[in-house]
Amino acid sequence: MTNDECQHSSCLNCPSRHSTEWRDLNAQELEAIDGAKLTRRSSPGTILFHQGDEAGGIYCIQSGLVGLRHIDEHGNSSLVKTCSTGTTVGYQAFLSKTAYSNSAEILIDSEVCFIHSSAISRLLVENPKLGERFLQHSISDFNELESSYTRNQSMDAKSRFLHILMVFYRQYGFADNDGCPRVDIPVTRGDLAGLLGIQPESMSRTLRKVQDEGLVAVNDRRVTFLRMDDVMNEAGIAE
Amino acid sequence: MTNDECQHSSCLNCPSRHSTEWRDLNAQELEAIDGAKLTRRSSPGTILFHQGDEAGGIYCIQSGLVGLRHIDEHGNSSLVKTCSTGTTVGYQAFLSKTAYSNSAEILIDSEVCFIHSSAISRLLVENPKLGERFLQHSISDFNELESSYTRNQSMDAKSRFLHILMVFYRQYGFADNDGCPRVDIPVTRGDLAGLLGIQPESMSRTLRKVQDEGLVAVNDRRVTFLRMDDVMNEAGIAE
DNA sequence: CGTCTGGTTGATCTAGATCAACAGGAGTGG
DNA sequence: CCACTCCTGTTGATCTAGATCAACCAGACG
Repeated sequence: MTNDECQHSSCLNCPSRHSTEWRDLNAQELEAIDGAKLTRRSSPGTILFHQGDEAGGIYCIQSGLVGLRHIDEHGNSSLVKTCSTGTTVGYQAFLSKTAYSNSAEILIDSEVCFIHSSAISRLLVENPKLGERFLQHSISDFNELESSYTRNQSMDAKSRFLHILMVFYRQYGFADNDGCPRVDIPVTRGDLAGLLGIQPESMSRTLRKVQDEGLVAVNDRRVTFLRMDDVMNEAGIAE
Repeated sequence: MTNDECQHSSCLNCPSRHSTEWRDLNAQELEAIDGAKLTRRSSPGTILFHQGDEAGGIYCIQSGLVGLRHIDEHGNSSLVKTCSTGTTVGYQAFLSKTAYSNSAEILIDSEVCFIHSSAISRLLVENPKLGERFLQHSISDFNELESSYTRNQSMDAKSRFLHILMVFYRQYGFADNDGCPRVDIPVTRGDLAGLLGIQPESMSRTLRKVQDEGLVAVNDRRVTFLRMDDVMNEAGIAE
C-alpha cells in the first residue's frame, strides 16, 4: 500500500520554491535544508503523521495533494482541509512545540519533502525573514478557517458544495473537447462530506439535488459544469 | 456615549506586560512603545476600529473586555469573539497589511492602549523575538478558532452555552456569601447568541431549558451554578 | 405619551441527522 | 471458481434542533 520511493533533488530547483516559506533563503541556507530533508514519492493512503504525534519537522508538498484529517473524541475521523503543491504542512505544531492536532494523509500521488526540525530551528534564528513568512502563513490559514467558519454558518450544504467545487475547479479544472468545463474531485464522497461538515448520506442527497437541478453532471469523481454562472452565483462567488 | 478620557502611563508598569507580545522588550524598547502609544479609558459601546478599515496599529487591552463583531454581506452583525485583559487586538490585520476583518467594540469599562504602526514596524525588524511572539499568538488564535469550529459541529446549542458559561466563569467567576459559584455574563443576550452561532430566539429557549433542568439559575446577567459538576459534564469539560 | 430596542414566548417549517436497507465492487479464503 | 465479508455509496423513512415568522412585553428615551 505504501508504495514509496526515495530520491534527492535540491530545493534550488524546486519549481514551487518561490511560493513557500523558503523563498527568502539564500543558496547556502537552502543547502542546509537540502541536507536535512528527505524527499519521498508516495501514493494515496500514506500517512505523513498522526494526530497526537510530537512534531519532528515540517512537510513541504512538492506536488500532489495532502489531506488533514481530524479524529474526534468518539473516534470519528473526518477530512478537515486539503493542502496542495507548494504549501507546507505541520508547521504550526512544530513552531508551537505541540503535538499535531490532526493527521496528514496523501490523497493523490505526491512528492513530499520532510525537513527535520533541527535545520529549521537553526535557520529561524539566523534568518528572521523565515519566521516572518511563517507568521504570514499562519495569519492566512487563520483567515481561511474563519471564512469557512462563517460560510458554514450562513450557507446551506448545497451552496457550500458548489463553493468547494469551484475551489477545486480553479486548481484542477480543465475544458474537455466539447469545451465543457470539468474537474475531477480529488477526494472520496465521505471525505467530501467531511470537508463540508455534513454526513455522507447528506452528501449523497446534495449530489443528487444539484444534478436534478441541472447545475452539474457527476460521473464518479468527474464533475461537468452545465450552468457555470448559476453555480458561481449559488456558491456566493462574485466576480 | 463615548465617555472617553486620555491618560498616560508607562508600559514598564503595566501589570499584564508579561503576558503580552511585549514581554521580551527591554526598557528602551518599551519606551519606544510608550512614545507611540495612546492610552484611553472607554465605556461600553465605544468602537476601537471598524471592519474594513485599514489597520493603523495594534490595540492592547490593559483592562476590561473588547468584543470582535463581524458584519456579513446582508448587514447582520454578530459577536465573534471576546478579548480580555492582557491581549492584543488587531495584530493580524496590521501584520498582514490588510483591512480589519471585523470591528472591535468595548463591552465593559476598559483601558485600551493604541500603539501606532510605525513604532511596531521598527521594533519588529530590531527585535526578532517580537515577531516570534506574534507568531505564537497567531497559532494559538488559530487553535482556538479550530476548536470552536469543531465544537459547533459536534455539540448542540445547550452544551455550547454551558461551555461558554464555564469560560466566563474561569475568568470572572466568584463565590457568593452562600458559597454558590456565580458569574456575571459580560455580554447581552443577542451577543451571546452570536458567540454561539445561533439566533436570539434560540438563545432565549436554551436559557429557559437549562433553568428548567435546574442546572443554573439566571437573573438578568447573573448566573448561579446549581449543579456545577453536571454543567461541566455537559459542557464537555473533563477534569 | 408614542416609539424603539432587547428580550421572551408560541406556532410552524425545514435542513440535515439518524436509522435502516440495499447495491456494487474488491478482496480473501476455501 | 464461488462464497463470503468488507467497504463505499445510494436511497427511503423518520426525527429533531434550530430557524423563521409573528405577537407581545418591559424598560429607555425622545
